[in-house]
Amino acid sequence: MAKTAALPTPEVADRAGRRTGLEREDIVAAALELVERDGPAALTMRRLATELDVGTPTIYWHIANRDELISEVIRLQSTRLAETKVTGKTARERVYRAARHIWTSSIEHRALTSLAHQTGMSSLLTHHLEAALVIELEAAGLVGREGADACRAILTTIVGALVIALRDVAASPPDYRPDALWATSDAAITPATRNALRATSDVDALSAVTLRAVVDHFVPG
Amino acid sequence: MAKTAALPTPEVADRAGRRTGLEREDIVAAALELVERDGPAALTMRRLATELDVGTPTIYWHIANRDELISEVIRLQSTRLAETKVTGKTARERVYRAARHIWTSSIEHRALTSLAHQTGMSSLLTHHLEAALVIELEAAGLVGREGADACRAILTTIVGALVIALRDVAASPPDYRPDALWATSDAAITPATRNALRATSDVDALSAVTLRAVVDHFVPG
DNA sequence: TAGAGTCCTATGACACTGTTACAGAGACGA
DNA sequence: TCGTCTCTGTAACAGTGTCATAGGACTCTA
Repeated sequence: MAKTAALPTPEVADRAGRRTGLEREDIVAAALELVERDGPAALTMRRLATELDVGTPTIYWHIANRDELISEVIRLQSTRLAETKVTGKTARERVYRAARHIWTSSIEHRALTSLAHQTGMSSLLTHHLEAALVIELEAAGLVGREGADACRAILTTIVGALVIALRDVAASPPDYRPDALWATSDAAITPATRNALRATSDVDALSAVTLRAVVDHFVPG
Repeated sequence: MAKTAALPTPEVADRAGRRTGLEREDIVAAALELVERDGPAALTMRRLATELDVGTPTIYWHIANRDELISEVIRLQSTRLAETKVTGKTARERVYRAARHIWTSSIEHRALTSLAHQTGMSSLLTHHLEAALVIELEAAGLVGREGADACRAILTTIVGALVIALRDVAASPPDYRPDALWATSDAAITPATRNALRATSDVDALSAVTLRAVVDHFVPG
């Protein structure tokens, strides 16, 4: 907001052609806030402009595309997530906790996660967290291709669980929701299993178990 | 297409107010073909209407929403995928192959998978395949909650790998692509690992390994 | 054979999206 | 004081999903 000081009397300035002192960072920050507050679908150029009390072309002066805006938003969030502090005694435990932290922060900021996900930029969002994970993997003795493969396998597990956890069940028509599908399934499935499949599961706990299994498989104990 | 026979001379009929003999199934089938041919983004009501040589409101006469259309498209594809034949000697192997089949067919029809994914309806697409998986899990002795959890854990792994495999790297700006991110990463990561992370990986093989690990963890040998 | 009713379709519009051409303010250097 | 550069608003373009309305075409009844 350095340029704001250059304005003679900002509050009296005409709307037409005025200098708002708006900068790239401000736009990205506002977009990030908008997404976290009202969800990924709310990130509209016009709505963002209204939020900033500005016309849409003003945004396009600072930022080329909506895609670039989204990139910047996710990148900003990524840096905010960067402060990780991994604890744990054994190397295996530290790997697990580093991975688990990716899950936790992704769930905490689910709107951002969904946005990154929809635009295929999840790797950008989690990059710093991945780096922390890789460091723990190296400490556990997994270097080079081994380390990279382990990192990717762990990420796969987390991303998969995120997709399950963040999908909007209410969005699909009632007849096509998981519980309805399993109820009408004609296959030879035991009623007990069928009921278990119909019930909503504790994705968080299940994700933890699966993650533990994958970590144990790749990281030597 | 039964109604087409009722038309006196279909080829001479006026465009205005004519009966095209169009039915719900035809629309869904055309939409499915459109998606598989030109990708998920091509599924536009106007474009679909043009494809069918019809006005947009005609589609809305047969189908309520675009969402409903997508539901039906995915459901149709789901039934087409239903013919599964699981092979393998041990129960564990059969579970693995059933799970692997979900992966294979999802990759083969990646446009449909992406569509289901973007709209949060992946569970609808893979439901029949999941049922086959559950049957194998029960045969392996996993019934009730155990079977459901194992099914979900396996799905998690597959979906995660799919997200990694289907994301469009070209869509994100060059500076934010994974290889660029790992190149500029300032963390204390061994060059060997860094290079391995920069290189494009064999997602298919890695997915197979991870899946094997998860299956082995949940299914008793 | 004529009229009524139902089914289906086209025309045209509405509100919304991302994006941009254009014009014009404000600040700054000469 | 005169440009010039930086920024901003007005207004528009093409595209999207969706719907109100009107009117053909076919079917059923009298």
